[in-house]
Amino acid sequence: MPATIRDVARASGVHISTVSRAFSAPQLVNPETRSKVLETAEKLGYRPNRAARALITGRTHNIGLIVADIANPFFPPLIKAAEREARHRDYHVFVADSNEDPAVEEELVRALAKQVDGILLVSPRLANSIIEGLSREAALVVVNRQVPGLPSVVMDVSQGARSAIEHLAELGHRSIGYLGGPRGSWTNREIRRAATAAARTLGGPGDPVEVTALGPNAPTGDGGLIAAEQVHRAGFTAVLAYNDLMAIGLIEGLATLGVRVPQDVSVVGIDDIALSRLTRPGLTTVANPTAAAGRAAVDMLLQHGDDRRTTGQITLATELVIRDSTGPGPQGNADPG
Amino acid sequence: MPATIRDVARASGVHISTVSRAFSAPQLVNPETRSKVLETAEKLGYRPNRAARALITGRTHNIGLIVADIANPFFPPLIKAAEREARHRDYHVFVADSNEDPAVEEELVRALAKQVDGILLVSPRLANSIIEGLSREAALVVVNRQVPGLPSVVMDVSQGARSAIEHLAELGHRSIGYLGGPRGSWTNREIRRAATAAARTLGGPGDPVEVTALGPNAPTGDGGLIAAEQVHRAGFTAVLAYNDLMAIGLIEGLATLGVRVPQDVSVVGIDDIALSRLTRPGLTTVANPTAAAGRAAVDMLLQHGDDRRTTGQITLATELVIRDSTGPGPQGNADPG
DNA sequence: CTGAAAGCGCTAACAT
DNA sequence: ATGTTAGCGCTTTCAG
Repeated sequence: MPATIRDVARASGVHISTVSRAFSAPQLVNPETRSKVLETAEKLGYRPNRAARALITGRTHNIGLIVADIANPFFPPLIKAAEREARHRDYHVFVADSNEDPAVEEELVRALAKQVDGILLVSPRLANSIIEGLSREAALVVVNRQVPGLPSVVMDVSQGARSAIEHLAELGHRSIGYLGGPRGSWTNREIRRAATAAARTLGGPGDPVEVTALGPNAPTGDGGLIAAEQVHRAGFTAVLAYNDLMAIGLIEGLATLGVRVPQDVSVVGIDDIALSRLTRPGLTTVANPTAAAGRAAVDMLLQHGDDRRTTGQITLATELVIRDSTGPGPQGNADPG
Repeated sequence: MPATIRDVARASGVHISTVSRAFSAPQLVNPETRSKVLETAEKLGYRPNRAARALITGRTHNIGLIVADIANPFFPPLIKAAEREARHRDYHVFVADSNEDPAVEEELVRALAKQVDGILLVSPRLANSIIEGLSREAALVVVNRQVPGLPSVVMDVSQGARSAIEHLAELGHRSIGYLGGPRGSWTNREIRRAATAAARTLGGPGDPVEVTALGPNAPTGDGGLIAAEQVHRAGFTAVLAYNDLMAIGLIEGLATLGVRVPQDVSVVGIDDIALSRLTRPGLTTVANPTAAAGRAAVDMLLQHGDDRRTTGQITLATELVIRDSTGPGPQGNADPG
């Protein structure tokens, strides 16, 4: 049986409200009384019960973090950074995994809403209208997506996709595939759009750069592996993948088909997960500042306190990291068979 | 302002205790009354406030999960499985990252203790005596370690290490290095001990198998990378690493030194993280059932309710997965068992 | 600066 | 089967 505020009050000879103040409003209590109280509290191993405190203050000092798939290496650095940032502000984090299922995602928000001061929705698969509805049940910050009227943190995938296509075009590639991710992904749409748009501004007259989209695919190594044959048949000389996992799976699949990377086909990923510098060939990829995004999201959530309709949008820069999976394209050949 | 039990009571014309029972003791209430209550509750979007409930029942329906490093790919599958299992039992999970720091770990247990019904301590770096002390503040289940008197879930790393050494010995390796993990790791000690013991039972008379331990090292890709030169100088023909990450880092480091795997040196990892079948060469490794461990740990924690001194110990089998990072040793024995 | 009293939302005896 | 009452541990007026 843990010590309660009453035990501390009795042991230090003051009223419970004084003990309460010693913890939550130090300036309202005599320094001597305060230190005496804190000392007894320490001795008894007393810690204020947050549930009781929450009941009256309305603030739980907890936040929720909902991700599509904890096991996808994109998320852990973000989770880690968010948890760390939250803890430094004396918040605890509920982590929940929707398993890529929008319905589960929605239910998780509802289930967590009462227990937290706000929820971070990372890479949500939900429709905008539903997210807007949910934002009335809990303060929401959306990561990796933009929803009108809601605070969000995104990484600049458009710019990243553009850099990737520019890099490939400079290497001489003219027929580029975009290996798309899951249906309903905001990021997927942004990448496709930006990559296609970038292609139009590149290449000379009579020497167009073409980007062709494939998908949807599962955003996993297997998703890339399975797509290898399709990529091979399509005859692209370079491929941009929705994420690193798919890119690595693709490279693996291509190897099985006797296609070498980067000699025969160049491959670019997105994310720069830890793994990407450990594979061979090292993966050329668009680095996403996931840890910074996690911190920024917690920041936004906690900064604005109770005011749920902040519309702040943060965009974090991405950066192309060139490793060994990209190389020169076919010279003087705009459209290889 | 979310609906409270009082709103539901008023709207459905019953007393609040009836509403309470409709949710937490359905058999005590008239089915018709119950369905009417649930209907109004649904309409008002009412959800019982868990903090208020916890205050009186003493059960929060939350559990804590403390890991050394969320970003280490060993943990996410375990976290994911534990969270899923917990949610199916209507529990939410606080995830916290100790950053490999025992002091942080201890503080996390203390901070979480009041808010949860129990805590899963995964790969704890804390001394036994401290863990035992903490077990008085919260129900604890220890994963990846055994602590006298506490329930625990471990994967059979001893058997795994033995299989690995046997595999290498059969391939003809006689001088094997063990690339150790972090200081204070229970798993590290177990592996070292089992590998050394296995070596003694192998090899013929006048043909001993030797296992030499190196370390401690950081349990990361960099840890393995940095150790490559030391491994090379020591002249081992095969190496068992504390985990896959280190094994992959080691392979990378050896490649830099012009040492080929498996032609010049064989490497075996432990864990079978997702990454290990995506690298080249594919990593031979001891597969750890991390997801099963996560589920089992939640199971143990919730099964025993309030009785904190269960001493159940679960050991989950491991399995050697042979891929391409191991090959014949200097004796040229190409075809094992 | 400290104490007294009320009450957050809910459950658990105890009545009826 | 339902209502009444007390109170979980804490914060927050309001007095003094």
